[in-house]
Amino acid sequence: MVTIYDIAKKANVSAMTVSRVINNTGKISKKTEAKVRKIMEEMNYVPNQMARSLVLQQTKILFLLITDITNPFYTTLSRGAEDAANRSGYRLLFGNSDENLQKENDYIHTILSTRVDGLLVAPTGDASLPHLEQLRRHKVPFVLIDREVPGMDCDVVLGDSKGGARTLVEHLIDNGHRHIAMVNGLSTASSARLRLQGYQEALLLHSLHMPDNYVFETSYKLHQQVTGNDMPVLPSLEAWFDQLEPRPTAIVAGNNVIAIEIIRMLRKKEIQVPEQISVVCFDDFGLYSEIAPFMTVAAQQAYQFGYMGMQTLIERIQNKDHEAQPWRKVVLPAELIVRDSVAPAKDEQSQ
Amino acid sequence: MVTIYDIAKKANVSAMTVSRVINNTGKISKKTEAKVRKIMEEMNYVPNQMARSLVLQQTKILFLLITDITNPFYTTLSRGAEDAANRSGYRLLFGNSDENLQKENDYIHTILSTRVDGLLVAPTGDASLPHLEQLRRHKVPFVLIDREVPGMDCDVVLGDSKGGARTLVEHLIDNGHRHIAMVNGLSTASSARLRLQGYQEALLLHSLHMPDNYVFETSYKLHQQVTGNDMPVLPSLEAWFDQLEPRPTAIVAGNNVIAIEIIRMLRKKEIQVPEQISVVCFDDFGLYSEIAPFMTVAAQQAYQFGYMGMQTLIERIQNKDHEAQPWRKVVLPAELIVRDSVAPAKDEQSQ
DNA sequence: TTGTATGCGTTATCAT
DNA sequence: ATGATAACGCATACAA
Repeated sequence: MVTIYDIAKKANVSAMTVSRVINNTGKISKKTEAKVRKIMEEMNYVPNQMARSLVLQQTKILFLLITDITNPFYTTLSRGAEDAANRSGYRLLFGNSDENLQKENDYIHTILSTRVDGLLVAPTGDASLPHLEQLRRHKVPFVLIDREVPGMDCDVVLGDSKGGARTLVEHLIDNGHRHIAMVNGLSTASSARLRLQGYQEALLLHSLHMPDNYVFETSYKLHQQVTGNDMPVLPSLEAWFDQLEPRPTAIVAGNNVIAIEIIRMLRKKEIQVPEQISVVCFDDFGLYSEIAPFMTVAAQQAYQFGYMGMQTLIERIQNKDHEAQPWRKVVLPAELIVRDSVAPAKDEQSQ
Repeated sequence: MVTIYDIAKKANVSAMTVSRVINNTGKISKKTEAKVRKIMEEMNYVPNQMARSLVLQQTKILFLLITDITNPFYTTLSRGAEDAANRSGYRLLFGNSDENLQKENDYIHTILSTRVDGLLVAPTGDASLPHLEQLRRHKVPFVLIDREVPGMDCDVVLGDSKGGARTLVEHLIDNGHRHIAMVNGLSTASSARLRLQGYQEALLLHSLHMPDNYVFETSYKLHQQVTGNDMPVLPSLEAWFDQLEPRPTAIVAGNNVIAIEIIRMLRKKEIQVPEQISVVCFDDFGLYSEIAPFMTVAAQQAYQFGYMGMQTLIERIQNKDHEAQPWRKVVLPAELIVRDSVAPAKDEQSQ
């Protein structure tokens, strides 16, 4: 490995002079600068970030930890975060926790030991609290996106989960549906709790009462990796659906991936969407809504989640005393996009 | 920051003893070990990876550089790479070059200066050669995925682009199409060149001759970020299409994203797919093919790309003298999945 | 079983 | 404008 000393020796200067050239710090004569630069070129010198961080105590590297890299909501969010980071002269590295607390733990450990300057993180759920506390103890600035964690005061960028869910349910009610079930994410995630509240509020507002078992909880993430063209249907989802009485005329999905699970289950049972059952969900489908303008959704501004979250993080970092400012909470609206997965309820069903 | 010395002092031992506890190296008494561990817990000690790497000259961190994080082919590939890396005790960090040579350059620089142990990289194209040469000079082991780069001998995991393209075109020919155009990725990517070859071979084999302007090149990546629900149609694509004579009855897309651009353009012009024009493409759509089983594709084994690539990389790293072994080239097959974006050509068109 | 001295590659401080 | 020295946090070689 070619070091700053190799350059120095070849240029007949001290290592300090080379360092000054690299960092544009201090005064140096045009002549030596040119000479040093030339030799750095020749020897393909690249500064060792490890050594540099060790003394500088900063890396100019930020980290984004998402929960599902195969979900277009998070990949679009990533692009927003990337743009914001680059615009401020930071590099951004990504990690994927896969909705898995253990993986999240591993990443937190890597992040802690790598001493990145800051972290944008979508926590897997409330159980992430210890991880966040660890970050806080180690004074790693972080911003939460998409999900809050009770017990942790910090900056956070959220979607309007409650409002979005209400909008979805009201859209179904407007279409005459009176038996509306919900398949939600695990209630260990704040977004799932709020979406459930939104669902319940909308029903209450219209004086509708659903059977107790009309709400089902599952993972926000596909239960199995997509490897080919066929994939088993989530068994528990099907079992839940089979025992519903009466059968719902519409289902609200907690996110886009859950919607896919539902559609697959219904297709397996040869139930038509939307003719026999309407389906709506949170989050849009990125590119895919373009070629398959099918699902009616409450679209969240994924790119903005990343961009705003990253900006908040950077501002927090660049403020000298990190934790002095009051914590910020940004809530981004969800927008109803009506497509073709909802049909008017039939009369005998809407009573 | 709490260091190994802080632990040592509190435990009344030397820093070396603490280091030995951390790394399970050398002999230490149960009692001191227990004491040291307890204090590390109490003080929330996390080893400084920077300092450690500086002396160990390795990080146990690998890197995956992809070209489009919003493309499900690459995100599924990422999941495969992640699993393979974790299985071997490595952490994996991601970067997204966005099909942008400058961004790729920035990432290579970060990677070089961060001294990761190895790199799995999908190069943006032939112009990536200098970046790879730089990696080689700095003895950073790397494996190419998805695209080769002429002039660089190295391990590489590719898809059967030529065969896949031939299969797609033959499927169209089997359906009676005689006027088949192609919208391909930039020919600066090896995959695009091979897909073009496959297209041409299939035509030749069936003694079909297309007008010269029947092949159009564009980016593999969406030309504009998806931020909302409407997005302008790629102007040059539309201009190209408008001047085709005769108008093709089928179009082959170089990848899934290009297929989306084509569908959008045709929809804008109110041309029905597949009734008026059939469309097929490379790469599947991940989750989305599940809810919109529409596009006929040559599906590549995205997960396997990542998994095999990562395994190849790790084996290369763990072999003492990296570059002694002969380079490996893995070619993964593409599978035709017939769906609904192809219709038989009408008689007057198929002549 | 445990400790001391040294070096990894860089920058800050202080000197010249 | 340039250089010498110490320090960042850790692990290796060698000693005790």
